[in-house]
Amino acid sequence: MEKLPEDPRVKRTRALILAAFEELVATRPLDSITVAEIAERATINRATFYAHFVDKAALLTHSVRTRFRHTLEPRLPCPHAFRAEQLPTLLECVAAFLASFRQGCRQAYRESEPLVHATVQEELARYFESWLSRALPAEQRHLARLRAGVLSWAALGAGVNWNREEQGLSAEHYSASVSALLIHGIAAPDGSDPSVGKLSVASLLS
Amino acid sequence: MEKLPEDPRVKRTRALILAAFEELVATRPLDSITVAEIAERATINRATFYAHFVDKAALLTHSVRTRFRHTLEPRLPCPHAFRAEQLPTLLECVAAFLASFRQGCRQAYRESEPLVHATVQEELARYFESWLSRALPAEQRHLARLRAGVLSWAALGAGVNWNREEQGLSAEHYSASVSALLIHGIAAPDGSDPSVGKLSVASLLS
DNA sequence: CGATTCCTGTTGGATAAGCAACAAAGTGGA
DNA sequence: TCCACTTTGTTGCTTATCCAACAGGAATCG
Repeated sequence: MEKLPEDPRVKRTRALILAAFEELVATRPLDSITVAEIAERATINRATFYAHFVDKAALLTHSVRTRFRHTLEPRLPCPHAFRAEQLPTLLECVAAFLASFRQGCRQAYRESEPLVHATVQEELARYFESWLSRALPAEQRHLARLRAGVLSWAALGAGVNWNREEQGLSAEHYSASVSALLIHGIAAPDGSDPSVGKLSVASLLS
Repeated sequence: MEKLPEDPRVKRTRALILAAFEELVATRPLDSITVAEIAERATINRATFYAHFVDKAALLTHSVRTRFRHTLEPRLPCPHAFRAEQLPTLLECVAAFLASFRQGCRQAYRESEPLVHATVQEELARYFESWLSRALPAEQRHLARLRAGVLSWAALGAGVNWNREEQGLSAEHYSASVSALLIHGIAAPDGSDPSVGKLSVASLLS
């Protein structure tokens, strides 16, 4: 899905752009930052910027994706080795990441919220799909896609909500109850409406 | 004497090489460091190194010159504005620089001592000549060269000696007495041999 | 409304950096 | 001594970056 750069010049240039962007975005609202500024701070030419990113939004997306991966990496295995018991950990990562992003760029958050959410959701979908299609035959990949899509939106939404609730719920309670809901469905014993029946998501998990 | 780089790629590459070199030289003996190592740490190609420096010694020279200039800069004006009263300050800078260099690269110091001294002396000569030829007509520049040569060697030698004496003399006493010697010559009242007469260096200073 | 200014993307030609391969000169061990 | 190995510089060709210039869009001001 994304080709990693082999040429050292490319690696260096991207790293410089990314670092410059994250320094700037930490202190200033996003759309007061110009491409020329990013290029200048990165000590690269403005034209070179466009050789790597189609625009500022693409750079933001790349930044978010990179940081989110770095958030998951130390606490979770690669998706093929993921297990359902680790769902609470993943949910806490999502919530923590969203919170830290909000901290990092106060003023930038409002305007870029949708883009950030979309990026996190895509990243979660990739992760879930890679996990769920581990043992599936090729002709059933669409099932994994569907389930990964649902799970990714649910996980993202839960994280967003938890951040909006001003942490009325502890992170442990939050992650435990959301993952219980995802795993056992709304028909589980502690679900609020048992009349729904056996429509549990548990069958998703191999 | 040295053309400063206008192309940002050149500036960046030189800065990377310089930083990599100084990191390495701070922890390891100089001749155990290969050009390939420097290039690798600087994330540049080995061939690119040779496009900027003829060899490792040239890099060491450049490093010393840069650091020495950075030592003088905050404490002394540009050479045209230099005044004889600032000679003690300059002497202290020399001594301090030699001391810090000795600190920075313990094992590297022995082998590279002559090269370091030569570089500092050349830098001092440049500074003194620029100062002394401030108001001289063009046909008398050779006088400034001669005097700058003498003064630069004297200042360097004093700094080296002070470092070897294990600081038996305080920096203030050292710089004051050496600059008094340079300004008033060995025939001055507190000189050890008044019989030399009026061969003072005071006439050097406009 | 037009004029001005700033930012965005894009392009063509110049130049620095990357790379692989080479010869030559050490270096150390069998 | 010979041999294998490393490091040093060098070279021709490829590729990424630089730069100046441009057209278009958006905001500001008279």
